[in-house]
Amino acid sequence: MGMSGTLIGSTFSKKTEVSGITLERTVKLMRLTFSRILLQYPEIDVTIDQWVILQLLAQKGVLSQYEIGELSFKDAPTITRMIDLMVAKNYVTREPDDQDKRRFKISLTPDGRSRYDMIKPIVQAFRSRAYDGLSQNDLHVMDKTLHKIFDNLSK
Amino acid sequence: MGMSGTLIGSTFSKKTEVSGITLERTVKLMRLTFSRILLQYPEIDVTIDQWVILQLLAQKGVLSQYEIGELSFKDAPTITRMIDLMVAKNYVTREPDDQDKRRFKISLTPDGRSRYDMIKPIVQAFRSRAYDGLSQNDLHVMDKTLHKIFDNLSK
DNA sequence: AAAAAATAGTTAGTACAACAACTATTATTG
DNA sequence: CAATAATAGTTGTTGTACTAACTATTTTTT
Repeated sequence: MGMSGTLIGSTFSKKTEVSGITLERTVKLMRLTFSRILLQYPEIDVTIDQWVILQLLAQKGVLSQYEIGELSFKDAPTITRMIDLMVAKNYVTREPDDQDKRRFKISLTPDGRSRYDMIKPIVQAFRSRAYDGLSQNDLHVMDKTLHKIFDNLSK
Repeated sequence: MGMSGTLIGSTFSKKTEVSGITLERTVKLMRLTFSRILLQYPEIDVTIDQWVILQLLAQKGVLSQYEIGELSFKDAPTITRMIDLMVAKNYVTREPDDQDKRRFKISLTPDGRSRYDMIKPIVQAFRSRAYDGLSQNDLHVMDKTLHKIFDNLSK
């Protein structure tokens, strides 16, 4: 089976034929490929989305669930359930925030950090593979274009 | 809450800072925006992923579940369950294929086609909004870059 | 300071996504 | 042509995602 689809782009306008399908299927293949790589290390036992959260906590330190959601572009219910899982697996801790009783303070456990350290080089290898043969300029134009689409839809 | 994340790109290499996060979050915002637009028409009652399948059937005619999976880049279990749903809603029919008894022939019902017709202009409007202000060249470079990433990961 | 509004997080429900393991056919090959 | 392999689809389990509706706390407004 393949990757995503025709959903945002298809055969109506020239523009769409050029980019819509390709965009979705590429992101989908990137996710699929990386999560299959992670599956090759069952001792790590972290999904691609859990990896995002480990990475944020490793880089930014203690965060609230709200902040994790903002930074990872995921919504509150998703974060609640992901943190539940990650607490159960002892990758992170969830502690009350005394300054604001609505919030929790989420932080990495030593186990969570060691998984982060294990994954880091795997990500680097994946990235070189994915971006192999691309020029900085190509990536720059793509980035600019994606930002424009993002802005267009943010209003 | 936002869109996706740091999962494929982050703060390691220059390349990643440029494109990884942006790629995922843009696709995520495109999906989110379009599915919210669809939600504004509760009488249509089609999800973004169901739309992909309606579109394939409208354009290609009768397809097997396997073919739908290939064309939409979704795997077999996902297609099974989506077709179950769409049969229940009477958007498509699932008939045995006499030539190959492993297969089913999936086709649009009149109701499915009328939903397709309703959604088509909505998609066009969405697309103009998303791609507003972008040149053909920008879209072409992005497309080329995405294809290269796709190829890199396909091997 | 009381009423109203915003914020942080949870729960429930539905949909999609991936792997694994399975059945039933059809195609291959030995 | 019988054994084997490949194909098409299903079911189970786990994880992610979005809406909606909700509780519990701040914060803002009056």
